[in-house]
Amino acid sequence: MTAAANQSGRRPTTSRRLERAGIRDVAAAAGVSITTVSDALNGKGRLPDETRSRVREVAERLGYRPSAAARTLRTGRSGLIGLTVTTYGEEPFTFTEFAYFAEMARAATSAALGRGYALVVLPASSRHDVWGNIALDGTVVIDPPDQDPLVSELYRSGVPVVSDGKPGNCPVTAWVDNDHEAAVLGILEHLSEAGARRIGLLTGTSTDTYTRLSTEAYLGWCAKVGQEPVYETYPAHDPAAGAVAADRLLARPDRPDAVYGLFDPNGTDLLAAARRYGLRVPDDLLLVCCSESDVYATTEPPITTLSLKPRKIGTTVVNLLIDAIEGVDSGTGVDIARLFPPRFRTAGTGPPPGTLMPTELIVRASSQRRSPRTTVSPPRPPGEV
Amino acid sequence: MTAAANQSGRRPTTSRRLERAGIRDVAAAAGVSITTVSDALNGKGRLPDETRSRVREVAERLGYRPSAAARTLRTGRSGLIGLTVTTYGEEPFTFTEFAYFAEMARAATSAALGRGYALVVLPASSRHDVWGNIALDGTVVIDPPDQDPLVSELYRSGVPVVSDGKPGNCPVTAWVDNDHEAAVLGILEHLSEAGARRIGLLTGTSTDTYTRLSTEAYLGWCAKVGQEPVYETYPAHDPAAGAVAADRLLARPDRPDAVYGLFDPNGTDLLAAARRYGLRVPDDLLLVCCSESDVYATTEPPITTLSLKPRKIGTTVVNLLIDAIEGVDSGTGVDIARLFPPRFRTAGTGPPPGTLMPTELIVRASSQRRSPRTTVSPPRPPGEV
DNA sequence: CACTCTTGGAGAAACGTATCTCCAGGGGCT
DNA sequence: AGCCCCTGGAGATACGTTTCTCCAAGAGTG
Repeated sequence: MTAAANQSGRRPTTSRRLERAGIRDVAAAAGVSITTVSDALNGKGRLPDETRSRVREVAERLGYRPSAAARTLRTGRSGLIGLTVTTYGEEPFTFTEFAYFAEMARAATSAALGRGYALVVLPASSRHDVWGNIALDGTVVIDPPDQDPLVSELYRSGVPVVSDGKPGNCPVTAWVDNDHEAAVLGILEHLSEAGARRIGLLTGTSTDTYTRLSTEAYLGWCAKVGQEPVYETYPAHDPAAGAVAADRLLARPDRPDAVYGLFDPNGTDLLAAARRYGLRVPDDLLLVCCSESDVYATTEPPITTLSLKPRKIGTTVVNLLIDAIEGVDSGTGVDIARLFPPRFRTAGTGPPPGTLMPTELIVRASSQRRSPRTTVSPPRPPGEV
Repeated sequence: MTAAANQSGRRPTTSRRLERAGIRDVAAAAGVSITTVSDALNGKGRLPDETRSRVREVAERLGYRPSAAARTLRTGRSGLIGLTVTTYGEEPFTFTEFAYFAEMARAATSAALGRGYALVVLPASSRHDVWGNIALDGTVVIDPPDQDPLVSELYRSGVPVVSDGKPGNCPVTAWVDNDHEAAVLGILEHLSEAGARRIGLLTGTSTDTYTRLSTEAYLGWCAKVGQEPVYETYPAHDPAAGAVAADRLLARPDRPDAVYGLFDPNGTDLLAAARRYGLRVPDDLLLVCCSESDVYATTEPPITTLSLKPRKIGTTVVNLLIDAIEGVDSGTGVDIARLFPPRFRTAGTGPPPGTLMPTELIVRASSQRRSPRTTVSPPRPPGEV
């Protein structure tokens, strides 16, 4: 077996120090070839169980860890997927819906890990060298703007891209989004049924899909039912501006008797503004806001919220992406006939496959005229309806 | 120049399809050698500017992107650092202080990107193959428990490890933490000055550094000033349990007249519990809780919070880690003589260098007997004192 | 016996880059 | 003229895997 032990003949004469054991060292120590070690460790090839376990034992003893870089280079798979948030302003992270993003990222990370992938967060505005230095098997993009050059380049170079938020003109492998129009219409209907006569909207100035579709749905509804739109806009990434806009909305001469706020902090801001103007919620003002935070279960009064179900979205997006990477449809419930990396899809085959995820309206006291309970109740866990 | 154009002689006879351009293609197209391309693009070697720019132009034209995997294999640097949260329970992510973690991770991501690194979130409980499949230049570990096998192995294999939270027995390259004892003592003093006679504590059952040090500081203070400890514990990762524990604390016969809650939701939970028992805040009950959320600026009344300054911690931790990776002390303000990867440090050289970061007490109405303003005030941005 | 499978495994070629070594040639200096 | 240094750049090797190809020897089969 001296031949086998000597087969790493390329190694220079200088003895290595305390470097990590490589596959060659394992092969030498086990008296087999590199091929055998690789096969034994990866469960491939045709080897008797005895050899397999012996090799594994030797590898364990030497503390062998395969080099991720070498494996990636050889196989073309890094096990890494990117999570990109397209930044609008100058801020490094412009999370219009912060809790939403946190939840979504958490779910995405979990889903990725569950399938053996790791997630790396990469704002689109990152230095180009960071983007170029990382081998990504695919990318999730949150709400890409039209003609995003980053997305286009990724797509062109064959990296699967799945977007959270229906993409405008970007070519993506697939996308997932809420049905924002349905959600807004549902809320408006809910408020109308609770007795609202004039519903106002607190919305954002940015042009992302969420803001745009929601606002359009509101305006469309107003046109349909014949109500004059009553809304205020503000830059959603600026928390201070939100409080001011909430105040502005309630200070209007045509003050609404119900408000839907598109962003997370709108609930507390509107509540504070209402308090300043002596408006009782829900008696004088019905309130709903879009939020993933459960602080609204314990405010006074508790506030009805719309959840965009970020966990479901994050999970779905990642699963779609990994399906595309692996060329498999693992049955995520999406009725996509073919979901392959872009190089396999004929150009002009129509829009990329998309999925609409449902939202959830969590009804609390702020949107019901008759407050369900005003008596002191025994302690109960928050989050309950 | 046919020799140069033909130097990729190893390429098989079959013509490649539409694969990405490699460095060889650029070399051939520019009529230079691979060496020259590499040097030109990386700003190394001695080349006239003319050659350099010509090569760059050709590379650009071909859409050349260097292979991250190959570069990593060659240089031993991946540009990736891990962010590990050690999980205590069965949950994939047990963030005892969720907003804290989110902020910290955000700052860490920014800091890393600013120095050309990307961050990968990897729970310690991830499948081993995920850990093994990723080339990490270093790792940030959040609050590692004593004898964490993961940290030990990382350290042994020469990967720099910097921990957020003073490590128990784990060998780490460096660590950063708040001065939890000083923070708690400061709060107790603050409450005492506001007139508290019996201060209670809402704390957790887990054994992480934060919980342990804070609780010990409280107990030590009680012993010193001769107050009987009044505290309740609950599993911090369970939000429902927090509300119950808050209620339990206020239901005690020896009900405290001031409470400090260690975790983010404690403020609202305690406020709700106080309301149930008819206790006015701050008149009957002084309240402080540790939180990074600014919802406490708009609660009724606003609640005094302790901020652990997660952004500073995240930034510092990442900078220390990258300093260690690059073998540089970039002047993060930490007085560490030597901060090198473990293989350069002699064993038994004493404890790893640590840094204590200050905390910040944001005083609001809930911890001041005389509420500063009870009149209706004009709208102002949240977050203001 | 002559052959075809099957088993167990070895050899070597990539993957794409960075970098060490070395070389040709020209100009300045003695 | 002879020598040295400097410039511009080419060649080759190594990074550590995975995997394709191929081979030897034994086992079955006609």
